[in-house]
Amino acid sequence: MKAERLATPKPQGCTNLKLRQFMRRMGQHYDAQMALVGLKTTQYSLLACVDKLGPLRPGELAAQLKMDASTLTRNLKPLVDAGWLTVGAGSNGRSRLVAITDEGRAKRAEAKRYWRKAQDGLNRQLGLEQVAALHELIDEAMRKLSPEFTEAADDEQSA
Amino acid sequence: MKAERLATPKPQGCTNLKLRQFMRRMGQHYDAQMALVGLKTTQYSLLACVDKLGPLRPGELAAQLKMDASTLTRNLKPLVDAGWLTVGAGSNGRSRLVAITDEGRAKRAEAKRYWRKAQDGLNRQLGLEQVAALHELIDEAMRKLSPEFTEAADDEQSA
DNA sequence: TCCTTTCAACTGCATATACAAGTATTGTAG
DNA sequence: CTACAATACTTGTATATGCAGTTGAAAGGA
Repeated sequence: MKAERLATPKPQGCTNLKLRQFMRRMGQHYDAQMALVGLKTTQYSLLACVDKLGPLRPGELAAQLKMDASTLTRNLKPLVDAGWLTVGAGSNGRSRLVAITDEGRAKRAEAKRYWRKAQDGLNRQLGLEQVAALHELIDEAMRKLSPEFTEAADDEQSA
Repeated sequence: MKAERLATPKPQGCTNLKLRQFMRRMGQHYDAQMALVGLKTTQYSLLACVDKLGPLRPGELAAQLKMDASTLTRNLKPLVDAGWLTVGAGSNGRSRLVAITDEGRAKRAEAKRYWRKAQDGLNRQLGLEQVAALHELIDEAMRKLSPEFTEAADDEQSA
């Protein structure tokens, strides 16, 4: 084995564990800001997504947010109870439509300023280049882990 | 504005949301392997941590795993119920000691092979360099987000 | 028309997560 | 020795997460 290319040896430790711990810290950073307007970060994401993508079906919303449909069903509940979102009947009987209310839009606008503060704080603490690098790394990894890609790789693995 | 240094423009999108979605995918990747031995990835982490760091107090274990002490208390329960871990009396009355049992060690050894498969699969799908880069990025970010560092930065921000 | 399949959403279950509040024990000051 | 403070967990409450299974409705075939 040549000695000149040991710049990236086999990664040590569990990627999932590292990511999990990182997520907890990160979540607390954002949640600290969101708590000032009585929201969780996940709730803000949901509110923002519905606001941006307009009324849409739960299944599509779940796909956009890359979460399980059952998780979405439950995550919607507190926001519907608060009057920020509505879940009404869709085009046909087995379909529904999630929409944002005026109060929801107002809440989202209010919360957006605090999200900005959280994001700017992160950008400052980590540095713009680090954050940008992290985004790119995640984007590429998500592509490589997408279902189609994954299945092919799994076949390769199980062989 | 100069055109030569737009290599890292202001990152678009929410870092927390991206990270969250990435985590879900990643978690499913590891969980798929762990499920083959009846474990969640978090449970494996916990088991492995107690195995490596020997009997230790809950507070220290939570600090190691960077999770809230109350979260740890509850995460321990299924593992204790399964007979893989024990939570006994510590040196003094208000302290306890978490230890791994023989069955726990055996389970960990069994599960370790599947964790390896998950990690190797990830290394292959993302590429060793990507994974290594991700680890380094997280390590550095965790340092910069550590409580001491964060407080100083927050002072700067609130000023 | 009726039966079966398919599909979208929801429910049941178990775990993960953390903040706030509670409990019990130790340490300490008076 | 008692009252108060600090420590170390645990519980209460609320949300997040996903798999498996259920319900209800549309679609397709006989």
